Amino acid sequence: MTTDNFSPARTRFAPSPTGNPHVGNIRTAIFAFLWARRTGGHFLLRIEDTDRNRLVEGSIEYIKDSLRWLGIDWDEGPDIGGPYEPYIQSERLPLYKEVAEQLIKDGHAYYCYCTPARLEAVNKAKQAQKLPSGYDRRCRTISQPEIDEALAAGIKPTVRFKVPLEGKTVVHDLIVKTSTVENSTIQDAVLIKSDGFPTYHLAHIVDDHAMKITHVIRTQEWLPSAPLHVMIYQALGWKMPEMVHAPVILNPPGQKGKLSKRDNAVAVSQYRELGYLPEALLNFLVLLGWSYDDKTEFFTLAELIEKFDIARIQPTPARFNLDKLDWTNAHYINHILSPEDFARRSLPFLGEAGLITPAEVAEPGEKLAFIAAACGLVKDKVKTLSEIPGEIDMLFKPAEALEYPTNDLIGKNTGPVEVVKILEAIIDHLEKVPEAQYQDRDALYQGLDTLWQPLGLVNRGLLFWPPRVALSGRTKSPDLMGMMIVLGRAETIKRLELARQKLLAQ
RNA sequence: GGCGCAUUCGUCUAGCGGCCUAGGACGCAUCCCUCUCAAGGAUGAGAUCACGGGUUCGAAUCCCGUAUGCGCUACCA
Repeated sequence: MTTDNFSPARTRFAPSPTGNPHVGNIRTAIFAFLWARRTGGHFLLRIEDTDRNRLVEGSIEYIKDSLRWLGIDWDEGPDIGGPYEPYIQSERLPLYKEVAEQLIKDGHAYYCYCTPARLEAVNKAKQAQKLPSGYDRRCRTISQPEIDEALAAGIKPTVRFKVPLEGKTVVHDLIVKTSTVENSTIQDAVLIKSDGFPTYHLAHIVDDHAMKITHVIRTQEWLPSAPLHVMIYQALGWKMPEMVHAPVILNPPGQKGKLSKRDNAVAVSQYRELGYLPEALLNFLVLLGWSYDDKTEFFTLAELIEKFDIARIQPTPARFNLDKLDWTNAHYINHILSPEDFARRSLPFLGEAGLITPAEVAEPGEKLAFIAAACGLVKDKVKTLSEIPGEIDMLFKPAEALEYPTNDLIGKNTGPVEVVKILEAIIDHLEKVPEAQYQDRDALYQGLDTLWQPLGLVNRGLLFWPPRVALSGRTKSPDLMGMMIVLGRAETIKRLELARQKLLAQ
């Protein structure tokens, strides 16, 4: 519980449905969500589907899945409704039209009959003269005969905002310091496109006002158009919400520009598939551009809700650092996740690798104990869930499937003859060990540990090396005793015997 | 090109005029632990606080300029 008396904020995440959400956008959504929760307010999801050309089927589900996976829920939205529904812009067209007409009536907007071809020509001419590009505002003074002609030619007009030609506009922002812009540098932006759909500039203002949004939290990409938005609010006589322009996320060190999918995973779903935990991704993302103090690195969602503060968001863009994400994820896996939780979350990855069946992924049943034991062997070493199968696949495969160079069995030992003796001693020992001792990792270790000195080895490492390779087929493997227990005594002895045969056959 | 924003170790950051000979974290190096690999523990290298001017008794902290980075410059968001 927080004792601060912030007034309840209404924030929103308003993505356009153009595919799988990008971690940059999602981080902004996280900020908005946390601020709403911190202040005891509301967080809404609104779909901004005004660009009919960029719609991607299924996007709304992708967006909701990404948010839900991260543990972010919303109080109002397209699926659950709310007091200001609908929450999909394409279903709110009359509202935008009404506001646009009001602006025209009040002299703050006008119809524009210019064709795309003409706009392009104007821009090219301006650029050739090294002037700032942009619309020449021709239709502000277009004559009636010209209008009639355009209409007769079948031109569907757009509606443009009539930017004041003089003066300055000031944008106040909670992250970036106040910025001031000469009105003359701002374009007469299109408010309603010729297809009748509004642009972002109009639609988000109409909706934020209608939905009583108190904090417009978005990325700094919007900062240059914020003065335009301020002017539209002024023309409408509406109260401005607080502006919060969060920094963008940059590519990893060495790569220029903002985080791009050219060389990096950018979708939340990709990180899920790569084996990152939602709580780790969230923790990492929130710390990219925000900090609580000079030392806290790990936060639960509840702690974030308690401690998040917009005022502590950095104004500077941060680079996406995969090493730090890996470290964060590893910490969650190694130290925060319970063994049961770890095993449960590993199921899809084991299934993907073909180590268990799809049916077992859904319901492992009796096999769960084995899976949990196997996964438990690598819980403290794995950085991502997707690494698990590659670390423990030998425990799922039959002994005969292990393939490894015979020489690996020897390691630092003096030669095959000596290693055969080691394997025989271990087999002999394991055959006699009482079951209770076999099942007890420490007892099993202590028993085996008595073997190396009688064999004349200079250290215990020489004793443990051959069985490691024999059981795993690798020189790097999970804990030896752990593997023995998971495999069971019979399978263990079988693998040791196979290794012995391999050496003898050499 | 124009407009805007930003600028503390390679990276993420603490710092809001004296506590800073700048603290923490990732990464890196060395050592310890040790049945391999990890994890863990310890230590270390690494930032003249982008640069140049001011303001002030005093500046990483305030102001100005330059440089650099980032963003925008669509009937996309």
